[in-house]
Amino acid sequence: MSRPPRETAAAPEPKPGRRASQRPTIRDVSRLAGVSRMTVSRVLSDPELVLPTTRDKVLKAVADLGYVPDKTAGSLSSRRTGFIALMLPTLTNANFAAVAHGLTEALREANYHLLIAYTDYDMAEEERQLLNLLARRPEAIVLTGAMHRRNASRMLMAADVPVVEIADLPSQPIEHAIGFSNYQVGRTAARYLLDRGFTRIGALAASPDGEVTDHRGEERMRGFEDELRLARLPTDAVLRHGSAPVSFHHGATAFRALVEAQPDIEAIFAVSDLSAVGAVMEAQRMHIRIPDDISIMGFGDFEIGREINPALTTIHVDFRALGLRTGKMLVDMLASDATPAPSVVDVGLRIVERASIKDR
Amino acid sequence: MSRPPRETAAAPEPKPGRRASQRPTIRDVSRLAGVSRMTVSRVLSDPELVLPTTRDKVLKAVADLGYVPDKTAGSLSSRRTGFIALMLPTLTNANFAAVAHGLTEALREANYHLLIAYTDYDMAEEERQLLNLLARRPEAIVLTGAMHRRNASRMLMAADVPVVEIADLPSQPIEHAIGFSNYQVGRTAARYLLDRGFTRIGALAASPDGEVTDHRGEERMRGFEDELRLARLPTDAVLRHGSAPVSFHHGATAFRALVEAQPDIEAIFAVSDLSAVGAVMEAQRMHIRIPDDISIMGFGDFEIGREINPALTTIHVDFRALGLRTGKMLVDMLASDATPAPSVVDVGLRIVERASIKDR
DNA sequence: GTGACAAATGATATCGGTCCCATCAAAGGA
DNA sequence: TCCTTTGATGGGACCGATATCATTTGTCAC
Repeated sequence: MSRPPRETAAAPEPKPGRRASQRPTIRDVSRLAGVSRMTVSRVLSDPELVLPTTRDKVLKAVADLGYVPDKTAGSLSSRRTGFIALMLPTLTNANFAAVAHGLTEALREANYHLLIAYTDYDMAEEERQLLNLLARRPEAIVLTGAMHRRNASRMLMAADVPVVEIADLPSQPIEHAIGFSNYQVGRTAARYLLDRGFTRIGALAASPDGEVTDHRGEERMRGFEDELRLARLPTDAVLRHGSAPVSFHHGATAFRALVEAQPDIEAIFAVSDLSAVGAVMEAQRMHIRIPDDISIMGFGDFEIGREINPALTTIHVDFRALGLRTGKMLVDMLASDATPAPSVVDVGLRIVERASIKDR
Repeated sequence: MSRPPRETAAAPEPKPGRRASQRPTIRDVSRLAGVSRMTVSRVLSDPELVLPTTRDKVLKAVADLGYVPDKTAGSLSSRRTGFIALMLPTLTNANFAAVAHGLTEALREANYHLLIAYTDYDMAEEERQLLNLLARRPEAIVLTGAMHRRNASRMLMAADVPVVEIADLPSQPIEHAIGFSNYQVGRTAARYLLDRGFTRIGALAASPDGEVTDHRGEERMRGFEDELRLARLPTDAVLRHGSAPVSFHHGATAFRALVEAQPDIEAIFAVSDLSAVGAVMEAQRMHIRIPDDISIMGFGDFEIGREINPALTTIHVDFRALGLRTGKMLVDMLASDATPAPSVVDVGLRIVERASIKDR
């Protein structure tokens, strides 16, 4: 192939270093506005530093080019990614979604972005996801659930960013923790039912030996059983049925199984409102009257519990507030470069009494 | 202050260019393993290219140092961030959460990470969030909802990455679209009720003039009313009540208001199963028999609808599959550098007949 | 008028990877 | 034997921002 004829006006062809993107960079803006790149950067990150006239020139160039700054590059240079990592078991649970919402809200004003990963209750997946998250260099890490593999814990300690475990107070916090004790949830539920005078008390949970395990639910059951034992009551009506995660349907089938196995049951605690609501629905179908024949309580205070008939007694934890509080704490923490001492905050529980329980 | 005494063995102090991070970089790994940075990079991204002996040396160094590659830097260099952006109205809706799950699952194997933003049904927020997302240079953008501001649309067109609108087929797709028509949902619901012989037909929706607007729900209502009009039936029992987003409680209050205003109502379509379930619960409290006195149907096929008594007739859309499908499409699209022609896929609807409707 | 100081702006190195091409050794063919 | 090809590895530029420090300009006091 012969060399093409010399061009009339040698265009200052952009060096073909790498495949060029069409997208304008800060350099394009600076050229168009007739200022340095640094000035453009300042206009976008701290406008006060720049004279209004200069600022306007720059903003016009930004608008004309449709420039959107590249935070990837910015993050690398400033060593601040603006990411907060959040690891959840699942998003399809209203309470965990509420955590995410609360967090986002708190982080929005400080211009942090949540980087969400979820594990589907699978601990091996947790480890993989954690690596993915860490590779994005989040400025803090928020975890749900106190169970981590060795490796995961080690990676977290080495990450050198604030770590907050939420929604579940671990016995050995990695660093900060905000939440409540699922064990106490169980004990509180049992205590509540005992105080109401019940003696044939059961519970509905998922079986812990399936493919996935609901550690949080299992903790609740442990507390529940302990409290029953302290009262010298049998725990044989604590039914672990089907596999996690629990659902309305889980509650329905588990309830039927429990009632058939223990016809004299008086009161039932379900690990989750989801199960509890399912149980109430199944009871309707079986013509078992709630609470006259059997009392039921749940955990989580899901909206549906308020609406069913009878309304569901439950244990309330404000997950959205939990997210908000965590977010605020992180924003403060990241704003001051001090490293506060590890803190553990128990936000406590609240029993919400509704019509699904009737004193014996 | 006087100069400290000369050190005995001048440590090769690292140049203090910028505040040094403790975290090991690829350079540390390469030094420890005695290879070049490039070789380390290859071991981690395409191990086949490297001799097993070399590979093992590198992997050992990686493990010893606890090295976690920095994707921020990698993204900048390779111009591939591995992010897919997802914009949702909210995460606290089981169907939208299901979309996120489906997407994640499809993207996981190709090692893309979802970058989620949500708008709380607020269009100004959508625009802000979109800018945040674009600044992260996602390789594709997935949007829910066909309503965008001018500006948002323009930004999307200029973004130069695949854009997929899902869960709602827009009249003017920006590029690709996978979903269903909410207008058709409304018409289908009305048609279904008409075919069952009802003539006094109502609906429950949120009021469109609150602070937030549920455009999707409003589309359903539009289709519903159109179908009624075609059948020469009045639309005066289509109740827009309370503010979006709808909830169980919304359904309960709206149901009561509708029944009080239109005592002769025979059948009701609710914009969402949430409202429909709330309505059924309120009906129980009002001793209105469903379906004997009033038939009810919803939209969305939420799990709870299957469990209540009577089980809820609804219109089903498989949101998880929608997410999965979108994810697969994107993975294919991004793997081949071809730019496929814009496509619009209607995944259709399915009426799920349950006990909450009884022919007249 | 001049020096001191503050405000506005610019020049350049750098963040931590990957791309592109060069280099070198080993293998195979003429 | 020498050349070509292939496979493994390395060198250096570069991605697009910001940190840091230098420079320029303007203001004010003396």
